[in-house]
Amino acid sequence: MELPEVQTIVNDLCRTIQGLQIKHVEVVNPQCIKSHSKEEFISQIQNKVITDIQRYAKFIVWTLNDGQSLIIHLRMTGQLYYSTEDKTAFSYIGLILRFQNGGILTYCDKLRWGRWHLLNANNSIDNITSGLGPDLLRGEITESQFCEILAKSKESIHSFLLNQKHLVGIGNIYANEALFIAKIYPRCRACTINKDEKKHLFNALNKVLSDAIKYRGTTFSDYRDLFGEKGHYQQYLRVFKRSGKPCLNCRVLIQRDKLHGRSIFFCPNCQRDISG
DNA sequence: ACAATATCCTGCGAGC
DNA sequence: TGCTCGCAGGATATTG
Repeated sequence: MELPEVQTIVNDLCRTIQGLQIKHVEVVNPQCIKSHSKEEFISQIQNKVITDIQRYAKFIVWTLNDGQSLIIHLRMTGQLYYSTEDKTAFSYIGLILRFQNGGILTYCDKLRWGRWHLLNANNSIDNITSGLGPDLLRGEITESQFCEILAKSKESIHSFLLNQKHLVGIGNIYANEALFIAKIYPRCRACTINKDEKKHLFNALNKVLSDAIKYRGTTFSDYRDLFGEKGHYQQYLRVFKRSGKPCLNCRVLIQRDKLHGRSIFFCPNCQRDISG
């Protein structure tokens, strides 16, 4: 789950549960709460009102009316469902929140990698998000700043984009897609990319992320929006999971390879390895 | 500074 | 058919 999927969920959460009071909390799997015991967590958030909901990087941040912040990271397979019907039959339930209007928020997570943290008013959000880079879609980095940080890094451009210290929100899907649009070979060192390619990549990242939000994210297996619906961006993907299929530009077959333990997808013709 | 690896988990599909 | 293996959109810690 990457920035567009998290943003889609946050947008829907704002429309459905912002301003509501949490009337009942059921912790099915205490493992998902990292900051408190099950009992502490329940007593801390019960009867609180959710006054604000934001996205920071890939984190979902709720502000409660007592000044505490509830921070949720969905990682790979975390899901939030809002409904007025009981969803206790769902698999892999982590916790269930019931609101004063009858709404129910059910959190499920197949891999149990997702995390919930509760921070009190004295504990800054920075405790969780420290060391994270700027957010492209919030306008926190300009094109020239982007070019500067690329010039300083010897990392491969693919792992640079996935590294949340440099830039937040990009995951493997959108890294591969943006590199294809910008015609950059994923193994290129960031510092070897020329000015035009860097500008092209900056624009491609912005385009891919904002298009993916427009289509409510990409669903390959587990991602669902707040109402259980799949995203639609998977039908617009250019290279990701298209290995063996023809490149949309030149018909040469898309190649799949492994880099730092992650899959890379690229066109060997359009994305040439210029470094040799 | 960067690469490689392990780890938290489970289900699914490919290939034998 | 039934098994084993590798794979998955993320983040972090450790070791080299």
